[in-house]
Amino acid sequence: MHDTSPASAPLAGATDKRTSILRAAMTLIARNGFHGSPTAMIAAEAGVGAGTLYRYFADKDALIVAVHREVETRLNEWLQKDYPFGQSIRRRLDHYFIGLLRFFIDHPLEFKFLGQFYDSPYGVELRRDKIFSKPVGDAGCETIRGLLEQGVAEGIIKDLPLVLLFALFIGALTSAVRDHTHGFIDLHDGLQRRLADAFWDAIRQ
Amino acid sequence: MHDTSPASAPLAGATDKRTSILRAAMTLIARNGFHGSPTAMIAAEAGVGAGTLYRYFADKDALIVAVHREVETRLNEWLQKDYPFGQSIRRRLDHYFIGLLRFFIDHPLEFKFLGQFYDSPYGVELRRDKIFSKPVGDAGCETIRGLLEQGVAEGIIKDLPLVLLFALFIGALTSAVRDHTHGFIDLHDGLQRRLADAFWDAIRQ
DNA sequence: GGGGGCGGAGTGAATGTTCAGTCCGATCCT
DNA sequence: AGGATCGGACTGAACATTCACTCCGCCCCC
Repeated sequence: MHDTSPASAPLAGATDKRTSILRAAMTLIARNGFHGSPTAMIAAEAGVGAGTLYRYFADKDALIVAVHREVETRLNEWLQKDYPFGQSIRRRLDHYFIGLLRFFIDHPLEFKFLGQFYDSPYGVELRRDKIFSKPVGDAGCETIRGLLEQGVAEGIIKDLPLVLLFALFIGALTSAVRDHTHGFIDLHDGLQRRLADAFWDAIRQ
Repeated sequence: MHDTSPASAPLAGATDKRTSILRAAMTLIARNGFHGSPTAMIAAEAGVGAGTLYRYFADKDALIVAVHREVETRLNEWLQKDYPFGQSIRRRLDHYFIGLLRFFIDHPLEFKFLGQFYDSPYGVELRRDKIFSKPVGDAGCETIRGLLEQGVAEGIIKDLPLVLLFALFIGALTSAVRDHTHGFIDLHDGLQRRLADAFWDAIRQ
C-alpha cells in the first residue's frame, strides 16, 4: 500500500489531480454520504479516470482519511488566525466558538463532511482523542479543553466534567450550524454573538 | 406496495416475527449503520428467512421508516408519563430534557438509531417538521417548541429565534448522551440535573 | 390433503478494485 | 540534432463481490 504523502505523489502539475480528487470526494461525500459516493462518481467529478484514484490513494478508506486530514488542517489554520493570546478565558473561548461557527458557515461542505466522518467508524476514535488529549490547534496553540480546564480551576466556569462542558460547546455549535445549512435560520453576525453569549451563560459559574 | 400497519400483517403469533424484524433492524442499524446492515443480516438476527422480511415490509426503506415510527411512539409514551401539567415552564422543560436524557441513556440502541436516522435523507424533513410545527408529545401534550415560545413571550427565556433555542436544547442533550454511550462519562442522576441546569442558564433571560 | 406463511438459493444491478494497454515526455544513441 | 527507446502516469473496461429483492418449493396447520 502506498502512502498519501506528497513525497510519493507524482511531480509537477500532477499534484493537481490529487487535490482534484480530494475536493471531489469531499463534495460528493458531503452531499450524498459515504455510500452515496461511488469511486466512479468521485473520479468523474474530479475529471480523472476511475483507476487514477488508486494511484494516489491505497483504497477508498485511505482517500476518506486523507480528506479528513486536509479539512482539519485548514480548520486549524483558520482557528489560529488572530488568536487572542493573553486575553481573558472567555475571550479565548469566544474566539474558538465564533471561529468554528464562521468556518462551518463559510464552508458548509466541510461541515457536512466532518459530520459524516465523526459519526462513522472512522471518526469515533478521533473524537475520543480530541476530547481527552489532542490539541485542536496544531502546535503551540491552546486547546479548548485546556481553556475549559483553566476556567474551572479559576472558578469562573461551572465545576462540571470536562466532557460535559465540551458537549455543551460542540453540541450547541453543531446544532446551530446544521440548522443554518439546512436553511432553517440565517446565522448572521449578531446571532452568532448571542449564541456565544448563551453558551457562556451555560458554562459560567 | 403494501402497508406496514398491523392490519395487513399476518395474524396470530406471526406478529412476533414482525417485531423480531423491527428489533433486529434497529439493533443492527444502531450498531453498524444503514449500509452495514444488509437485509440478509437483519433476517438472520431476527431468526427468519431473508424473504420473510418482504412479507411484512415493502422494501428496506419501509422497514426503516417503520422502525423509526415504532421508536418514536415509545419515546412519546415515555415523555407523557408524569407530565407536570400546570407547573412552571422551567419545570416542564426540565421534564422533557431529563426525560429525553433518561430515555436515551436507558435505550442506547434507540438513541443511535435515531441519530443515524435524522442524519440520513430519511430524517431531514422530519427534523424540519419537528422544529417548526409537529408536537413531540403525540396528542394533547404540550410541545417543546410551545414551551420555549411561551417562555420567550413571558420574558423569562432569551429572545432568540426558536430554532436556536431548540438547537441549544437538542445539541447539548445529544452530545452529552453520545459521550455517555461512548463510555466517555457516566451520566448519573446528579450530572443529569446539573446539565439541565446549565441548559436552563443558557436560555434564561 | 390442500392452502398459505415461510425459507433460502438465486438474480440482476451496482460497487470497489485491478490490470493490460495507451500516450506523452524525457533520455539516450548515433 | 533527431529519431528510437523507454518509463510511468493515466485510462476504462473487466472482474469479483455484495446487496436488495424475487420466486418457487417445502411444510405446518387446519
